[in-house]
Amino acid sequence: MPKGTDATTTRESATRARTRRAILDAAVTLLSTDPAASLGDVAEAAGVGRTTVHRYFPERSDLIAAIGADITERVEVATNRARLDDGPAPEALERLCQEYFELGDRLMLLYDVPQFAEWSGFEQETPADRAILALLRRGQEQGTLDPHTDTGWMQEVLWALLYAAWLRTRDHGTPRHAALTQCLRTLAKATAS
Amino acid sequence: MPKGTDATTTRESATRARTRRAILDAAVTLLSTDPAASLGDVAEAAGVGRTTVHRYFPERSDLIAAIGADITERVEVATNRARLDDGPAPEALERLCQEYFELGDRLMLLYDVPQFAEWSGFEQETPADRAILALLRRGQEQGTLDPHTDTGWMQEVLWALLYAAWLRTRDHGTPRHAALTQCLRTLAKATAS
DNA sequence: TCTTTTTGGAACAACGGTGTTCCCTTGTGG
DNA sequence: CCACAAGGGAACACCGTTGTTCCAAAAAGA
Repeated sequence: MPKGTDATTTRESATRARTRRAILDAAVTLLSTDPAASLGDVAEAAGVGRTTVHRYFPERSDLIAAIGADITERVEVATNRARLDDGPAPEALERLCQEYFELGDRLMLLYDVPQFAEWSGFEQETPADRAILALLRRGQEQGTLDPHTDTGWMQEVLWALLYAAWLRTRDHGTPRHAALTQCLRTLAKATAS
Repeated sequence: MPKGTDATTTRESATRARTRRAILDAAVTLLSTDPAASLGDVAEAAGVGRTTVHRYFPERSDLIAAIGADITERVEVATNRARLDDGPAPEALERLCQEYFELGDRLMLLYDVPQFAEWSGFEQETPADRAILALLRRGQEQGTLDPHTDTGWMQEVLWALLYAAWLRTRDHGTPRHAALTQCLRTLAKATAS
């Protein structure tokens, strides 16, 4: 995919774009509960023939990579929307957490299956990572975030709490808003100065 | 394994016991990084023939179940060692965290691969779970733990932070003691009243 | 409507993992 | 030292997944 993210680039027909999305979304949902699901399962979940899946993603690794790329992009978008440079650091962190929480299943994949991260260059520091670390440092300098906690660790905690919150909505039927509220509260306490 | 955990029950020769352990340990280490590793890989990692693996664990599911049972038992032992009923709740929680941290790779398996939990009855409330919840409630009643945080969520946070700490030692080369210290500090802040 | 995309399904070969059997070698313990 | 327990390795059939090809049906779009 060498083309930019320009909206009107004549890449593929609207029909094809929709099928691609269907497959991608179904794959995310399915693989987030069973990372070893077969392509046949993915096809069925997407309401599509197995042949069609292969038409869009010749090999399994292509599908994996596409999912990785998709998630990476969504993470970037979510990060931008949180406007990390604005206002007090704790509030920016809360906005970020809310945005990430919206990513749902996708988060779990990134955390669960290292493959997705590896196959899409997510392993190294992404712009999002850098932005978060910058935010955390800013908070420490301004005295609103705990200066005695390593920023890298703080970031890890952010992801871990998000993951835990999602686990609860998935396996315990906890309502999304309740899980998110708990998550935000705990994160705030853990990072407070 | 119908026999009890009595130490001197003549179950199998010392040799067989050692081989079983070798396979079990190798499997834990290997599967914690790649849950889809083949039995051949496990055998190789254990320094043992593939045939031998089948001799001890006829089917793959038998190996999985054995790992699950092994971990469950270790969790129970660790929980008992932490003596959750003694002293202030926050300190008991810290002891528990330290004990669990010692379980290493095994923790990640329990978290990563739901199968291990399912195939060994870990899904439902274990004695360890009940003991932890009791501890958390005790802390809340005595005013040493945050009464506004759901105990179930606190427990989830405990596991999530442990997992995050182990991730850092595994992938970032953070020394174990450093990771544990960060983990304890964050957990204390997150659960403090 | 008619043409062009797009899809579904069948059939196929290849591959890797699994579970089993058999036999020979190693070594543990009496 | 010897018998018996234990492990290694080769060979085998079986199965599910993968990736491919081909053709007919369905759906878009002009």
